[in-house]
Amino acid sequence: MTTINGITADQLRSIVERIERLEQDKANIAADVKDVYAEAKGNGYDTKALRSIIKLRKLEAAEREEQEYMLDVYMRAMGMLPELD
Amino acid sequence: MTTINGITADQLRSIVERIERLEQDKANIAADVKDVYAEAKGNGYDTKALRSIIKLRKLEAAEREEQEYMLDVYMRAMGMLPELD
Amino acid sequence: MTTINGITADQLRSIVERIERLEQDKANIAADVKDVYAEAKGNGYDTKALRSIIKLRKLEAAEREEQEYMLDVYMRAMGMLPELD
Amino acid sequence: MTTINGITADQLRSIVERIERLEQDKANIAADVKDVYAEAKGNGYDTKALRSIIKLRKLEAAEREEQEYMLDVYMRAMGMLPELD
DNA sequence: CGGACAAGTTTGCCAC
DNA sequence: GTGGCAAACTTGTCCG
Repeated sequence: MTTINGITADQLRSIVERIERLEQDKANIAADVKDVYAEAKGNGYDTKALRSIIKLRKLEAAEREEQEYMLDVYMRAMGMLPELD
Repeated sequence: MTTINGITADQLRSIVERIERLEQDKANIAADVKDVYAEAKGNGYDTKALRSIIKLRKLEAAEREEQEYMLDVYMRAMGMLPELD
Repeated sequence: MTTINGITADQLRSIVERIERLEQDKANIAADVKDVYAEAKGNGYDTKALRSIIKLRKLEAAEREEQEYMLDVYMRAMGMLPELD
Repeated sequence: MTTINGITADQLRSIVERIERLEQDKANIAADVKDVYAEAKGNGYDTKALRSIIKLRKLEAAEREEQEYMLDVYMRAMGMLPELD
């Protein structure tokens, strides 16, 4: 078998195809998102406002996560939870 | 029912949730792509070269697509295809 | 001399003016491009086809460039070119 | 001479080259702008603030232009300037 | 005016 | 950790 540095053409092809497949899926979903916004717009929604809502909720989710993380840190510091390795 | 400009809270919630679900899917796929690159790197692949291959194939695909479009334009200009409505 | 964090008003003015001058030049050229398309349209050219030709040639150029880059990467991998510093 | 719908290959070539040349000039200037920002950053400037200044001045210039235009309109309405043809 | 296309801006990632 | 690079998102522009 043709091999360069322990890499076969089939392995390379497999990797490239996996990535391309995933990128395609990602693009499809991005198109779906666009469709949802377009549909919403057609139903009288202000897409700019919609995007703001989405962004705000994302920030809030990140903030919640951060708060939970801090709570965890404090509880460990106070010996209310086992130390991490 | 509480309605503002013909928009109900339920409709809004539905749209927001659909988008957030899609965005989540997209993020998951992006993470998968990252994993594939990381795995490839672990197997001795040069990720820079890999990305270059992907990019090149993407350019080739775009070029093919554009050529088909050009052919279509030319054939219409020469009356070999029906005009678009 | 009035200086804030080692920055003088004159330096700032100079930078802003350089950028604005360059942006103005860029806008002028963009207008020239518009003119060329308009003139071509007046002479019976299909601007959509023209733009397609430009786009196709751009894709070809990008592809050539990427291929040269790939060749370089491969040759380095095979020890046919010196490693970069 | 080979002619399609009164269009010669030379004419087409000329147009395409003119556009590509202009686009190249535009790209060069864009690169120059990037350089100026990079240089400014190296000298301790906050590029984000710089961009804000540029944007603000652009808005102010547009506003001044608008105000002059309105003044002109008013003066014409009051017979203080000759009517436009 | 609305939709497509391009430009600019921001964000995330990778290498150093 | 940082800084440059590339991708994504947003914004503005231009044509139909």
